[in-house]
Amino acid sequence: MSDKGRITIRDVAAATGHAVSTVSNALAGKRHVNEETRQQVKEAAERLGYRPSVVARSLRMKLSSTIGVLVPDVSNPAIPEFIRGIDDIAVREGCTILLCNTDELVERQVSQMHTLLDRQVDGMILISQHCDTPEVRKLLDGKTPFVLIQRRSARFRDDYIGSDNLQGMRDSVNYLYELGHRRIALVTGPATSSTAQERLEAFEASIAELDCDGDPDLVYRGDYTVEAGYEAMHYFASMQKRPTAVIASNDVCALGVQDAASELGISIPADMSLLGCDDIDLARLRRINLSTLRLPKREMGAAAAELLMRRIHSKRPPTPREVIIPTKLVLRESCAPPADGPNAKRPAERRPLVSPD
Amino acid sequence: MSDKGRITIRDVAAATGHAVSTVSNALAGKRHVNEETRQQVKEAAERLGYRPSVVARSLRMKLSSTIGVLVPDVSNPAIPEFIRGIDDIAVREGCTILLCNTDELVERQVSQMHTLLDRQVDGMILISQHCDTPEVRKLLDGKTPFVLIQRRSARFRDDYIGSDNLQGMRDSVNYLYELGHRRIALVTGPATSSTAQERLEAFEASIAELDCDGDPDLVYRGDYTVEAGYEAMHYFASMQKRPTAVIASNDVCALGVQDAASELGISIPADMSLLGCDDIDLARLRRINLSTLRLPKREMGAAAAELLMRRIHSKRPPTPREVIIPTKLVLRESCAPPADGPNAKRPAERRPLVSPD
DNA sequence: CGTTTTTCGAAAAACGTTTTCTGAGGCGGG
DNA sequence: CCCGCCTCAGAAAACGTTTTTCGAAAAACG
Repeated sequence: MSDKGRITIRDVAAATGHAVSTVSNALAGKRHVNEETRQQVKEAAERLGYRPSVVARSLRMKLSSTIGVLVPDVSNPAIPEFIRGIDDIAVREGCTILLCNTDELVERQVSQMHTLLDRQVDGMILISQHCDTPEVRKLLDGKTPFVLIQRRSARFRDDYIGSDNLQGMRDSVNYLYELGHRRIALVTGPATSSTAQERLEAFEASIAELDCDGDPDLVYRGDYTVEAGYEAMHYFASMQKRPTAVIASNDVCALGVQDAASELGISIPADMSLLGCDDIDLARLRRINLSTLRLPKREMGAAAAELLMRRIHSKRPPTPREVIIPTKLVLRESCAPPADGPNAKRPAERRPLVSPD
Repeated sequence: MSDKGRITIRDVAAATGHAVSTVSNALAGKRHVNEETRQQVKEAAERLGYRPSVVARSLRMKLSSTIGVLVPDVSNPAIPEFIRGIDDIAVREGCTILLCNTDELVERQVSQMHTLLDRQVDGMILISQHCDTPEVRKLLDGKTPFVLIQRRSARFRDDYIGSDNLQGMRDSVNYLYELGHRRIALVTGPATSSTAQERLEAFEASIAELDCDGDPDLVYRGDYTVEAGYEAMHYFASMQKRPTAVIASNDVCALGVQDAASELGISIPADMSLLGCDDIDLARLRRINLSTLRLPKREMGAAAAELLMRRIHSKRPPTPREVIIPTKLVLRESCAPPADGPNAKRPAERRPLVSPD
């Protein structure tokens, strides 16, 4: 037995009088080993409380049962659910996740990716705006598989799990249009986010298709923060001709819009409608009550992890796969017909919480 | 050079014509090595893009530069900030964090702790209710240092970072008392949480000291969820003699209280005051506007990580250290004098957002 | 000048696994 | 009866580091 701390495979080998290779095989079950000795070994391992060293195994097998997860900031409300989804699959597969915050800083991201690679992660999942930076690409080129979530590269084709931003934004605009809105504003996310960009384009396209006011001043460039939403609302409120509805590119900044509206005495939805995007957990609270486009974040995280696992286990580098997850409008009470619109008489009618597929 | 993938220390040894041990020493700077050869080695390493294998190093040094973080659920709003604080220190120290969700299930926690130990983490930080379970204790007994956050063991003395629940609850009760409230209710957290328990005891003590209504029915046993708050409020509303103020043991359940209040047409703070605990990020939103007891979560995470690092680097097992972080009342607009109380005439006056120390 | 110390590098051991190589024995087929 | 094949298990190599040991040359010392 070992008095030097860890109980190793040699200890159980010694205990059973077998060779270490036999013990290894008996426990892993790779090579055939006599049933009797296998039992002996298992029993001894159990009795001694033997636990194989994952790091020794990693060194030998070049597989660490670890996946790296790179996010902008775990304290951002939209992020943790993705992580949770990833973790669900990871534990199922016997993996553990190594978490890194980048704060959307390229240098930090590069350095974090290095430490992940140095640790020989089996794969990586990235939520990041910087997928095109040459420095980042250089690290991605290697043989470590990776999957992108929500932010896609413009120049490269990668494994990617994203939301159907086109359809989602179209649904949003149409919904507001049918309520009677003709002057609809948008608060965008940062230009470096592919999802934000897609949402912007879809917005402009949808507006153009309908007889809506295409005033470019109705687009406010934000950055997904509460503060951006807050400032956007102040901006909209100051306009000569205010929008009657605002779409926020994510819920967090919709909260900022709400905040400013309260401060300005603008009632939502009586004076102005508001539609978010993501469906963060708190959107459902009565005090928030935000109609929004639901993104199944946990499922997306899980999907990313599933895909990554496939990549890790399959030998041949396959063609990149892009999974686009549909979104659903979740109608709460932040939207209503505009005061001067065609449907003005009716208040926002109560609808089922989740729109039918 | 290596055509088999990784560039190893042998490659740079070969490139410079030196021995691997020399390269190792030159790079790590542990042992003295001639300045000229050191430069040669560094230059070659740089040129070849050599990156040392962390797992090989871990195996040899029995230090993985990795710390395990065990939390109930990363999607719980209070959790990510702790993690972020931990990560702040971790990256500074060249460590990476291995994240595990336990869902507060003992079996999951035990299994996760095993995988952390198997991976030879240098230390662990735990936010968990199950610190007294024998199975858990057995794993903690080993030589891997650990630090507890927010949930402490009743039977053991461990390194612990917690909040000053006694003072915090006393401040809360006193504040409501001074507003004129005499019938104050409490929604507790789960009995298995030491912090929840401390808050409960402090509540009862504070109430007893003042001439408040000590009605035991004013304590509702919750479990830190929105739903618990929701049900608690329904319960309070149904009482013959309603409380005029409610203290929620954490913000998440305060949100549930708010929710139910809106639904029941009970106005906060006009009809009832509400005081939360934690100060989650969203509490500051105008729509929520929750007065609450601020817990510096990021700082607490950082403090835990700092302490853990000290434990990791110091040889001698020192006496356990308990750090109790003071809390601050953050006054927003969910509290006001009771309608029939001594101060009834005044509305909730606007105070500075953060109370003076 | 002889001896001891110091400086510098190389060689080799160790960390704990998995895997490859080797060999012993049993058994069936020609 | 010999050959080859199969089953089983032991010995040893390998994974990529750090650290210990060792040795040679240079420097210091009396």
